[in-house]
Amino acid sequence: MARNPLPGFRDFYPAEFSHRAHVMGAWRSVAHRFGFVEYDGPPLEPLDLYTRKSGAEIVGQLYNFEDKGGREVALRPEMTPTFARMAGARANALRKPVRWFSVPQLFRYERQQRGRLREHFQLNVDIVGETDVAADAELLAVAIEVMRELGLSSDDVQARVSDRRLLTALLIGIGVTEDQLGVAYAVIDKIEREPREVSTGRLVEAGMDRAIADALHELVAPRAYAELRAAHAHRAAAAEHFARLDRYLETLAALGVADWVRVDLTIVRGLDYYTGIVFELFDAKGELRAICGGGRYDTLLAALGDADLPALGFGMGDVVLTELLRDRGLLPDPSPSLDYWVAPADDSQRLAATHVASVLRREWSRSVEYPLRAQSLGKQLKSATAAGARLAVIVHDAVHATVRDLTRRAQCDVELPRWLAGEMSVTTADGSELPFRPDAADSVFDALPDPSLPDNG
RNA sequence: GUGGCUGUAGCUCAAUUGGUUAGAGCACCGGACUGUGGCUCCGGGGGUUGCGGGUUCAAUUCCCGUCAGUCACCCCA
Repeated sequence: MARNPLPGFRDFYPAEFSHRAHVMGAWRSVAHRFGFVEYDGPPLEPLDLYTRKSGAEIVGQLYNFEDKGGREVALRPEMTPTFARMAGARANALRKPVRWFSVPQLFRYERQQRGRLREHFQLNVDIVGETDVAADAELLAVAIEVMRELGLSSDDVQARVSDRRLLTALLIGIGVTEDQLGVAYAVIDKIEREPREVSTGRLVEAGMDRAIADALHELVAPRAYAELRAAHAHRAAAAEHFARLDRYLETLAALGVADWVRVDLTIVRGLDYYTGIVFELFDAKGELRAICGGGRYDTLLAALGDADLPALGFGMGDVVLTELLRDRGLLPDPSPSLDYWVAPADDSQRLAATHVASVLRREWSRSVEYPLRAQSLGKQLKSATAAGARLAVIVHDAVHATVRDLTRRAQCDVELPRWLAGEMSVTTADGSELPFRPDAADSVFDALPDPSLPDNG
């Protein structure tokens, strides 16, 4: 039995690596389109970077150890502290708003389950230095655009948004006291997964009247935003927060992602450093863990002592997202692809073929394979097909060769020096001449008069 | 960290209620096919049945432990 990687860690064979590259490609492409620039920091950090704000109990979830210099260190479990340090250190010099993103590999020492390993890659997107709600909309739009880029629709994924300031105002409005807010948040966070009696019990235990607990359930029960607004907008304390949420939703509509978004007051996020609008992305079937979560954390940078700047951001892990893409059949075919297989027609032409391969690689930037030992032509074409080659060059001698399209079984004889120099041309279906160049050979076959040439043409 | 379920080739699965030397398909390598591929046929490599112990004449099968996977809890990314 082969040795396995450590629990919760993954081997990326080429098929899995292509999936990973597919997801990361979408992340980077979308982030760049929104004007974000990429950064990175160390994967290993001093332990106290994480314990300073979160307390010592977090150590149980960290991949931490003492290094050979006696330093207490930890593999990074999240990117935000590193980001805060880096952005804070140069806060005065950076043009605001700062738009940065990163694709770190993060580590956490926890028992693994589906969608949760001890290591994962996460897209982190953050904006620093902007309090306007337009920044919140811009941020969520990035996350949703990634979904769209990967082929998902609003039928597959939904963004659930809330605002902690609004929720707080509404809770106070129904009679929840300041010191009960923490318990109220905790109960609301898991209200969908817990029986109502359990939630009520925890609220009553915290000193809340049963009538207020019922009102809390009523408040966060699923319903249309307009309805929620109509029921509560008359409260003065809530009015400004509703107005902000209105502008948030209007901006998201202008960004073309309104279909993906719905207000849901049960979204509070586990981390307590969030201060404003928060959101999570879920698969619409509700089968998987959250795909993405984030929000506004205006006081965190100041709390970490780096700079007093408003900020917001989200994290999107690769594990759940890839599971979802697999379930929906949206992962790319991992079969290999090769532009050319250069086949010596017989053993005496191996050096000539090797030279052709070299020119195609160097001059024409094609991906090229050729046999590394003497092989019959039949065997080679079999290998070429298995390698995913679209075209084969059968080298007869230093001058003569046949270019064969392996997908159409069509072929053309060429004079190697002229073909490699890009000087040959072929007549297309409409009678015009096309240059028959190595970098365009497959498209040239599209234009040939009869694409279904006989096998031994 | 706590509890339930599951571990047989790279993958998907067999092995008659404990019974010879643990099989098949796919994949991989070779051959039929000594100059034009995807088919077919033949052959080959690849397993300490996760690992360790116990019961038994005999264990892939039953029991215990352990490791790993998975689900729930916990926690959240």
